[in-house]
Amino acid sequence: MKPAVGDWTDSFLGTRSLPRRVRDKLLKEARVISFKQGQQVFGPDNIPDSLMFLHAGRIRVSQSSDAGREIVLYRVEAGESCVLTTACMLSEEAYNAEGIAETDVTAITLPKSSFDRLAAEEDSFRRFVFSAYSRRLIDLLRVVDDVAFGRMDVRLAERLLALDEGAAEIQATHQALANELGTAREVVSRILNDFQKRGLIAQTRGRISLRDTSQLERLAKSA
Amino acid sequence: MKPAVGDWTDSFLGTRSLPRRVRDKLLKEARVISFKQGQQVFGPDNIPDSLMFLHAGRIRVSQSSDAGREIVLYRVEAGESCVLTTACMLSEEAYNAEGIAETDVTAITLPKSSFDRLAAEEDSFRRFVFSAYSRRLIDLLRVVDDVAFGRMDVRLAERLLALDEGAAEIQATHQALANELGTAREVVSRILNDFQKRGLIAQTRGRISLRDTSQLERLAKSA
DNA sequence: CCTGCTTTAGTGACAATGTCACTGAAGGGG
DNA sequence: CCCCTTCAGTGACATTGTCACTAAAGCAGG
Repeated sequence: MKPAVGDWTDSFLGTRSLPRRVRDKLLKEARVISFKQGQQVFGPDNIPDSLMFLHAGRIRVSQSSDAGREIVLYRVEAGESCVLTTACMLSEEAYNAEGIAETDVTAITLPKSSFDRLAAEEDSFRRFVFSAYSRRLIDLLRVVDDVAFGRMDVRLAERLLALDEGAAEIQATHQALANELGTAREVVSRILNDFQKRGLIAQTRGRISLRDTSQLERLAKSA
Repeated sequence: MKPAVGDWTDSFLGTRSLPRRVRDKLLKEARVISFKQGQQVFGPDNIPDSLMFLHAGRIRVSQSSDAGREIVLYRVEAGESCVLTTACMLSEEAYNAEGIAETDVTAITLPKSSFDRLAAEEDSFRRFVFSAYSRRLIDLLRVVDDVAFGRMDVRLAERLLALDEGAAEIQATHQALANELGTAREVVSRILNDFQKRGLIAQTRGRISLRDTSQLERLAKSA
């Protein structure tokens, strides 16, 4: 599958400002790759050997435990680079995070050799990559903080507000929310029922509508 | 304070293989800096504007909550680079991690300009920096995994074995161990008392001796 | 040596979260 | 309409976190 993406070098901070000549070369060297919603983009058994840039769509990066619990680490949006795979590639250490296409996804993969050359020769590209790494480090610091010190009701309220994309209604099972936060379904059920009793939300099977966002925000901010 | 450190470019994978000419230049541009044991190397209010390489000693990087709890994220050893400060520098986002000199520390700081030039011109240096970032990313993945999915007794056993440096006796208060793991002192006390009853350790004020390391290892590995 | 102070550790009650083994309800497909 | 799968609810219990204490250990000064 080879969708037309036009001049993708325009979509990335790290490539946009490169000279035309370099960009043309990149367009030749890079491969365009797509994933259907729900497909695994990378995982413990599926480590890409090249750097990936997300052209369109969204990838959810999560980590799972042996016991089957799961926690979402961060999301990669269009225009960002997915550094975790590179990290693993470079450090040759095992990890058990995986990336799932949360929507249909189009990505650009750059062979390691092109990546190396670009990182050496182009300041703006190098800055882009470093800042991608930095962003993820900071994201993970936030996750650690939440998990180690945060209350579950507060984290759930936060997440509900984040997942609500203007629609004020969220399509997600309790299990899915538990997987966002790294907890158990029963815990999410308990807390959501409490939210419902307090009039903050309304629920039907697989669907949650936010009834009192200002209250939820107040709760979320009491982190 | 300016301790003699000799040719420190020999101590780092990223600089060791550079040509003599480049190394001599580095020795001129870099500044040597020291910290006494217990001093803060960096923190939310104290963000260095240069890259730091640890020449001697050890830095403990931890994150703390508003409620006063604390968790150790990782340790930086001699020969490694401390990327978190750079991360923050680059992404300009706030974070609340801090680095404490766990022993007396000697470090090399490289001005941003030298860092940029080196990253551009020298493959081995660039690889060194990337791999330092990767290592920390992986470290943090591990922390997330432990905190989100691990049992406290298992984590404590692990940490006891890690902190024991051959001596089979550890100098640490229950509070200090709680700060390692991001939990409360009472929890550590409970678990250590249980360990003691089971004959795995012996304790006196501020001191823990490991009595049955093989049992502890078995417990630690049941993660 | 005793006395008082500070640091460290112990305790019980309770709250929050995680686990287990269930039950029951909702919705979809034949 | 019935069956089957998925989703949610429940109660009992274990683990972990919080709180308000008490008690012991070691140090410092007289």
